[in-house]
Amino acid sequence: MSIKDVAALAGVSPGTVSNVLNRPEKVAGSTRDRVETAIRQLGFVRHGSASTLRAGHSRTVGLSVIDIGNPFFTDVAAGVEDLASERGYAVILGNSSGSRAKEERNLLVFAEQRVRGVLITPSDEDPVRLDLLRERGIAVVLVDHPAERPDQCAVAVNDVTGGYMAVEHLLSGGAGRIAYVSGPASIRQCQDRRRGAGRALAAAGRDPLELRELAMPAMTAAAGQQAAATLLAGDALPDALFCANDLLALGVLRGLLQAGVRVPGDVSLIGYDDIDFASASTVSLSSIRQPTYQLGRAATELLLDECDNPATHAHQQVMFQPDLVVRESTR
Amino acid sequence: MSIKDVAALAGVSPGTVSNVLNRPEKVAGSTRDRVETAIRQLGFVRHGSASTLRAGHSRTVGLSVIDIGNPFFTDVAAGVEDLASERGYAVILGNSSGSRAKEERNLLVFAEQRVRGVLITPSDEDPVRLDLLRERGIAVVLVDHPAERPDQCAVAVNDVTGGYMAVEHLLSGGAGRIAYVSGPASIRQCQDRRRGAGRALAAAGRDPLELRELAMPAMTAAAGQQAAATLLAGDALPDALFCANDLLALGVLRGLLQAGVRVPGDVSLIGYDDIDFASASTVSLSSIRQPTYQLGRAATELLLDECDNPATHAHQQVMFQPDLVVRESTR
DNA sequence: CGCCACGATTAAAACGTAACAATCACATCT
DNA sequence: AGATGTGATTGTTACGTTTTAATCGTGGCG
Repeated sequence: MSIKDVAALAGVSPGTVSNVLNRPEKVAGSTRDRVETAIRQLGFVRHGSASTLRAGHSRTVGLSVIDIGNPFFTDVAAGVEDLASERGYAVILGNSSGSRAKEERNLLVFAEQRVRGVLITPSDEDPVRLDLLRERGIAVVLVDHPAERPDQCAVAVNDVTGGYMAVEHLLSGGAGRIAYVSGPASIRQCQDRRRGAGRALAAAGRDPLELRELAMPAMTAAAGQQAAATLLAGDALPDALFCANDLLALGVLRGLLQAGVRVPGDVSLIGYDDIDFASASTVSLSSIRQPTYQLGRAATELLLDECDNPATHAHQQVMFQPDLVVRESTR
Repeated sequence: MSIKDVAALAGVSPGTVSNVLNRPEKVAGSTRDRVETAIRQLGFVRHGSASTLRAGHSRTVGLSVIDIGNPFFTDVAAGVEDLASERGYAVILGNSSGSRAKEERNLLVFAEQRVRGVLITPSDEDPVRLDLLRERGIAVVLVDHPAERPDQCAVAVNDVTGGYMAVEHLLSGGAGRIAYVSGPASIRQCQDRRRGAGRALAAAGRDPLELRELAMPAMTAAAGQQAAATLLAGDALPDALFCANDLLALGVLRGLLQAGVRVPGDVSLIGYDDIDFASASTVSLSSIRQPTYQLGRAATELLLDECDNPATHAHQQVMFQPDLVVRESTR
């Protein structure tokens, strides 16, 4: 079941079989046919590990995301998976669940597997671990995160703009007090979206500091419901809520509706990501749309270019722009 | 950066380093410490491919799902990923998108990577490819699919019961004409749920054949919306709709509401899977709940047992039971 | 005091492939 | 006819680890 058996059956040397597998153009048509039928006859499949060991690099990439349960990331993953598999790469998936320890475990696995490259949406801002990968010759592309230095690739969506759009929209609806329901402070997206929100307030002649922030430990629907409970327990509800993602927003929405609060009558609500389910919710959700699938594809494109053409590869920082999607949940 | 460098620094032989890595109890405490500090000092990480090549097996498992965009499968994947990573296994993800060709490509990748085992929700009933894997010594566990033969592991939820529950519930609401909005006929789950639906009709003294079926090419919200359009174009709407999963149901719901049809006033609607978003939709969705995360965990448990204790391993078929969850979308 | 047993360590061989230099067959040109 | 070039194929070596059998040193026992 090895390349040697194929070689024996086809009456050639192992080297020729290897050539058929890796550089078919280098081998004469007739012998190529002979080898290929031998391969089929024996049901031979290349031993990826042996190949990796010898060649010094594998045909796999690692993908580390923050929450595989979030449709935003599954859309990204779909983009990654599609392009990678078109190019003959396998994807090893790692879900960090927002935990730094899990993220590090995943990166270790990637390093052990000698993946060709890593796509990562980092769960915090510490660049050290990634540099460690790069030192090992593993290409790294940041996904949904701007580059930290010019000598690296990154693909992101402008979160400051997105936050600005969201709050500008709330203000245009006449919102007075606005609160920002956010995720862990360590997540850059949350900070950037807040920054944009603050700028929108400033642009409207108001004090950015009046934006009240409620930082939840996770960005899930359950956390959103929790946030709603906290808001309801406070003195007065804000006029409008900007949630750092749609999962939070959907949870908040549920919590508010269950308490008899009307959306958008009593409170306007806007989410972020425009996941598929945002338009299907009880009160359809206004949101900030991101080109999610494209994000994954673009990141993979950069990564594979860096892997396959290291000589000509030029590091790039791609920045997509978000869109405002207005639905029922905002006035 | 190899085991040899570690050995040199620690003043031992490469074999000892290997023992520290794989059978720490076999090596004396003092030398173990010495080796471990050397490892840390050099930032050494084991070359997984070399290890796999020599040992004959890897520490990875393959997971092949039908639609990574479906929260049902991401929940399953979360269960798989959690347990696998607890046990030190990496997960290679393959998304077949319902396409047999893609599924086969993924299985080929798994075979090349010499994964230790494969978890698969097959997209059709052909067992041949899986036997091919088993012949290669790769353990296979069927996920959300009953075993085809007694000598294999499988984890499933009783879909016939689930279909029965759904239609029984619709009938108890006084439904007259019922239609079944399904996915590709090749997907077993769709067939089983239909079978259960038929039995429920029979149990109510009605003809199972009166269940009209609308088979969509995909099980997505978009396909569901398509289905709604088809239904609306027909002569008369059924009294009740049973959708083969929640994504279809959410799409149908949207399509019906947009056309001014009231749910459940004009049409009752029930989905399947009870994904998180089912309870958050415009009209909250009645559904059939499955222990999704548990499904993934249980399957992985069986797979790793088969991998790690091949001698004592006994093949098992686990069958979970579904639950009816009644919400607003049904009378 | 010599022998044995035992735990700890080592030397060496193998896993299956890729890549390079070397060889070969053959045809073209001088 | 001999030299030269070209394209196809092969032999060999190395990748980094695991594993087995062999070796080493130490202490207990007769």
